[in-house]
Amino acid sequence: MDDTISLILHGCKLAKDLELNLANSASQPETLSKLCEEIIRVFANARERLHVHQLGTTLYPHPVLFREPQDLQQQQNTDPILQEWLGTSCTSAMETLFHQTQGVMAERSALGLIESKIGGGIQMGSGGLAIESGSRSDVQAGDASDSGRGSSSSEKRPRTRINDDAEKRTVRVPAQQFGNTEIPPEDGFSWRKYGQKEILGSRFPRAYYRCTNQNLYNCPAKKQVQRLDDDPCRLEVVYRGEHTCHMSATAPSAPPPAPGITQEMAQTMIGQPQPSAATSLGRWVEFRLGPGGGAGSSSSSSSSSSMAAGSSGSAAGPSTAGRFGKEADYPITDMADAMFNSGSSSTNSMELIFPSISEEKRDQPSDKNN
DNA sequence: TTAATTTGACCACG
DNA sequence: CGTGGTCAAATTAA
Repeated sequence: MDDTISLILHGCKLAKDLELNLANSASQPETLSKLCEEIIRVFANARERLHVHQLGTTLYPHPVLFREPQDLQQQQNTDPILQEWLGTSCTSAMETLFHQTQGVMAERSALGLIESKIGGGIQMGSGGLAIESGSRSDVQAGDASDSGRGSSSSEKRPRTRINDDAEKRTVRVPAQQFGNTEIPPEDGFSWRKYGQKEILGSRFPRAYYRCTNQNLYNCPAKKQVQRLDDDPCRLEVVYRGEHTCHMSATAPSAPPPAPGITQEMAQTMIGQPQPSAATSLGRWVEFRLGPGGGAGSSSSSSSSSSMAAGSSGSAAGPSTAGRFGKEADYPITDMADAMFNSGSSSTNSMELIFPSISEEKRDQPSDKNN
């Protein structure tokens, strides 16, 4: 039995090594594959042995054998670091990676679309999974502290800022074709919008979201959503930080949906795979002009489709319906113009889509947010 | 009443 | 100093 324990510990060490070197090996799928295989082999071997032991136990119950769990614990206690990792890091990292991968895979399979920006990122499958991982060092740690809260107005708000070393994953997803096209596709997590900013050189504003459970569970996960300049029908979503909230048994956050549900959801939202810009716009216009299709019905449908998609949280998927519902009142022809002339420099599409913003920019050219 | 969003201001970083 | 990220009061929605 001792050698079985050793085997398990060996597997754990291998997994830990893999985690530590994940950033380096991320661009080497072959290496990753080999490492994973070895880990699987080790654990499979251990399971075989345990299975044999189990059979022996049931057939020949023996006090010594019943003590084995304790022995296991004792053995694990000899390596507290490893045990800590088993309780936190390993499961956290693995689960997060799994969920993210699963989510994107589901999206990808449903949409048949997502492109990779490839920057030393994790690539899976021949088609190129759309996870771009900055994977430079670690998840930003200080960010969750959000230290600004509670400070008096006279004090300077100490702020932490995401450093560039923070893990960063970029995915490009089709914008919703009906309702609020600014809403990023549901990804199984619950997000809360905390800012929006005009980005220099981009025609579309960038929205900032953080995990709804940030305050409760110090979940550091964040994401930025921005419509692509060269393809207004798609959104670029940048994920930063890892979700820790769903690790808690009592966490109210939505656990990542089952793959099937995600696919259904994605199909519900997107309708059909890989639409052209014209198709997308057509559907959007059709919805907007449809029977009884006022701004109100737009927003409600948009949010209900998001909710029906299996998101359990109240804010799963940013419900920007109110604000963008109003903005959607702008002439559809203008929106169409913006979409179709996405490449033209003669027309300022931002102005057409967000006239108020553009006006503000004209009035205060320095920085409307500064 | 509570929670989410909006948005101007603040702040860190290059 | 410009830019991007975040804060937090005000506003809106549920």
